[in-house]
Amino acid sequence: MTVTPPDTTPPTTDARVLLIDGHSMAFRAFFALPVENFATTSGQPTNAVYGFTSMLLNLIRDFAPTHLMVAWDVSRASFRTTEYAEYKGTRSATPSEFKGQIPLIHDVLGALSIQHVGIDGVEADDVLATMATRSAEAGAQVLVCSGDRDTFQLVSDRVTVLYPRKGVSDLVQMGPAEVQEKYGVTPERYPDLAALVGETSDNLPGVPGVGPKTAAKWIAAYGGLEGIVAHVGMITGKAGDSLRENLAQVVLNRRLNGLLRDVEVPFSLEDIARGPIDRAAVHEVFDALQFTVLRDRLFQLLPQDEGKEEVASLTLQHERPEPKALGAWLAARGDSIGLEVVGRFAGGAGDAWALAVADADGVGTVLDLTALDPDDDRALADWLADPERTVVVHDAKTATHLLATRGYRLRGVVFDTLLAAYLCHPDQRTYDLDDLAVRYLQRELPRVDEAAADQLALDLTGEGEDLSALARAVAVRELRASLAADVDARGAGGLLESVELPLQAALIAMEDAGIAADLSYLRAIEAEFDSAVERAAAGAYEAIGRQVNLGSPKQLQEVLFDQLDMPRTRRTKTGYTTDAEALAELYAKTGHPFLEYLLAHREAIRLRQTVEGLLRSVAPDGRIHTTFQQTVAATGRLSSADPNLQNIPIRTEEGNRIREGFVVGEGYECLLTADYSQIEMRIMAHLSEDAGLIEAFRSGEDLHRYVGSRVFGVAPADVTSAMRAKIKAMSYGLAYGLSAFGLSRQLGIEVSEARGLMDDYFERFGGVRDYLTGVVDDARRDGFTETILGRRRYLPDLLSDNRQRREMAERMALNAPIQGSAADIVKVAMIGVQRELAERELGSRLLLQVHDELVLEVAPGERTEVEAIVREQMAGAAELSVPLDVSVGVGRSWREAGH
DNA sequence: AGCTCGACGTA
DNA sequence: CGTACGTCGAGCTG
Repeated sequence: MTVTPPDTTPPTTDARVLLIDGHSMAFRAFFALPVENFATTSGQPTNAVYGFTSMLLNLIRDFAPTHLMVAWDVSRASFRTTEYAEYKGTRSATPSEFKGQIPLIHDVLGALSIQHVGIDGVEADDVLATMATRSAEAGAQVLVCSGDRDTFQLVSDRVTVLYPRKGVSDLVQMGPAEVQEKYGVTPERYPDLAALVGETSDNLPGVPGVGPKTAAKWIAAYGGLEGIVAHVGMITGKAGDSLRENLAQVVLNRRLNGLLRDVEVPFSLEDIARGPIDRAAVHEVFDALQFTVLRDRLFQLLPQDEGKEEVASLTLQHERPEPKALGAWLAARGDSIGLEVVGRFAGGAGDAWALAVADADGVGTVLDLTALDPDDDRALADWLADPERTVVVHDAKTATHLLATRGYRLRGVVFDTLLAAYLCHPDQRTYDLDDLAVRYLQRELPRVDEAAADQLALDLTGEGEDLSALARAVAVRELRASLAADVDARGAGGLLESVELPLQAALIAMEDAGIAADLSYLRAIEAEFDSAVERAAAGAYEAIGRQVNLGSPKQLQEVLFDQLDMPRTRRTKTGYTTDAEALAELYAKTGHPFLEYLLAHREAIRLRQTVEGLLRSVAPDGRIHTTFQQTVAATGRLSSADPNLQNIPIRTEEGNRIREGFVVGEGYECLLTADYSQIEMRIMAHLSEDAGLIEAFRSGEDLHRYVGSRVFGVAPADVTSAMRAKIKAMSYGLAYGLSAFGLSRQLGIEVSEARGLMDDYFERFGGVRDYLTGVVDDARRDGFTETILGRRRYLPDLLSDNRQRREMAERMALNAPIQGSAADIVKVAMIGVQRELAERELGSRLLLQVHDELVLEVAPGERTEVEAIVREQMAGAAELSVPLDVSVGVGRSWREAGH
């Protein structure tokens, strides 16, 4: 134990000291917040950390403490357990999910520069009692935050206890008056009362038949426990007898519940004065915990520039080129320029109003694009379009679109910090420049207001927003080196340069092009689906004799399980499922007409919704411009949003009608679709090197028929359609980590049969089994999986001791190389198609990508050549040990062109 | 207004 | 108790 330093703090009447019992508050937070709602994406539970931090921030906000300290229980053992082995003996073991969060709370406290301590042999409350006493003696106002009522004995004019009534957000302030009011005794006498009444949570039994009222009465009569003990013979009645029988326990209770006020705490009052927080550490810790909201709350609490001195190190020089001098100024900037475009872009249209440019020396400017001198405008256009001058951008796809809205063409993008960050951390959902700056530059983007402008010695009259654009341009430029190093260290340098960056150019062109929509056709089927919705709803209402909201699972559950008393379905978090599968089952069991109408309603409303969404997103040019997101899917796939054109219905006839609304645009000959057949199984064959599976693809026989003939030991011609269906489900399931249970459920067969099927499969295709187990083993060892192009997915959860999370990670490990390699191949194909179309100066163009399918718009007379290009580029996108089979279709609509 | 949840479309 | 996405309405929270 450390020796107590002399307390040199002079009495300070304006000091406000906040003392927190860490364990007690964290434990309350743990139970107040559902653990399933608070976890990082990697599965680390954070409910206790969150609740604790949130409470801490509230306290700091509400009480503005000048001094702050947290005390921890080191172990259950203390002088109290030595004296009384049963002390707190009824407490069950702390859940492991809670224990793991304590070090995380330590990290939070560290980042916030809050002193915290645990002292062997005493409890946290003894530490708090000691500090409270010292602080009060020094003249400070003290707040003690603890869930242990024993702390009430500390209450005085100077000391208030904050006691959680419920959870961690509802704290009640206990001053002398409140203690007196609630217990009928003064704070000093509270432990006497507790000794008599007992404390269940500490496993201290009280006197049977004596509650707080009796105890308070005796304390009043005899002046306290000492007086009661001295006069124990005088107390009459049953309670008196009971007291005499249990007197030893009461005396023991009193010895145990008295808090120590002279523990050798290694902090003086001065030591726990609130210091400046470590901003970088806060970012690091809150990043890791994924506490974005709390981080914002924290920074709002702080003086604007606290801990921000490092901002000054951001070299940034703002210049204002004279009118007509922009061309010369830009020419002097050299290479590796950071760019930031300010504007808005969505659905194929938008506007850009400012452009920030920063060079390698941190010299930069912010241009108002709405008010450029015509000469400067031309100079800027030439400079932006110059492919020789290299630029670095964060999200170059959006920047390019934005600049295009003002007629500028952006070329020479050699690095995109967004794409780089995605390759390094594919599981993150967002890659904000601010976060990257903190992570890679250990620096914050300056919050640019007038004060910051002064600090940066910026000569500015413009908008604050423009200034932050300049800071972002500088940050982007500076980020290039660190991110490039990280990308290379992760073996993704080739992917960035040869795949993601060139692909970005293709995506820009695709988004610009959009796909033509047949407006009148879509409106017609919208009306049709609408009346189908009405019909189904009317039928459903009639069947149950009332109107309900058919779109509300909650109301549906009332109808199905309460009103109609149907058998309960599978449980969900909030009740019983009403999904289509369960409804179909219920229909088979009950034949109730409501279910038929409900299912019809679901389908119709869904179709109507899809069409409505599409109609809403048709741009003035009559086309739908989706956004392909290149940095969202952890496996490397693209995703499509606003609207999502990768989930347009195809399986049902009704759904397929929607595809008729996507048509060839004016001036073009037809749509062409090209898709890979069974690309994932082919990748499986390639990666596993399973001779049987490779042979299956080389034989030219139908894959599932071939595999089925091997598994069931019959001639391919004798594989029944039922056998084929089982094999197909099985083959695809393997790539997702399907279990025998899952397979049995999907096929509606016994688990044993499913297991037998899997065994037979692996018997014949042992290479597949070896590959699948090997992939997980390797990933466990390396911490990541890899695709054929070296795209990684990091899976730390493979080592989790939580079974559910571990098994989830194992399935991800099985799937990521397969889905991700397919994504790699399609991306390479897209780049090849785009390149060939450009080199041959064809008018045809890529429009969409749907994971294993490309949709192109063919210019008149180019059909044959385009088909040849697409086939060649797609089939040749990777050299696998099995051929890559491509099928092509053409037509005036997406449906016709499909197969 | 902003969030989560259930449901469901695609590969 | 099969992966990867995006979108919608309902219903809750602030």
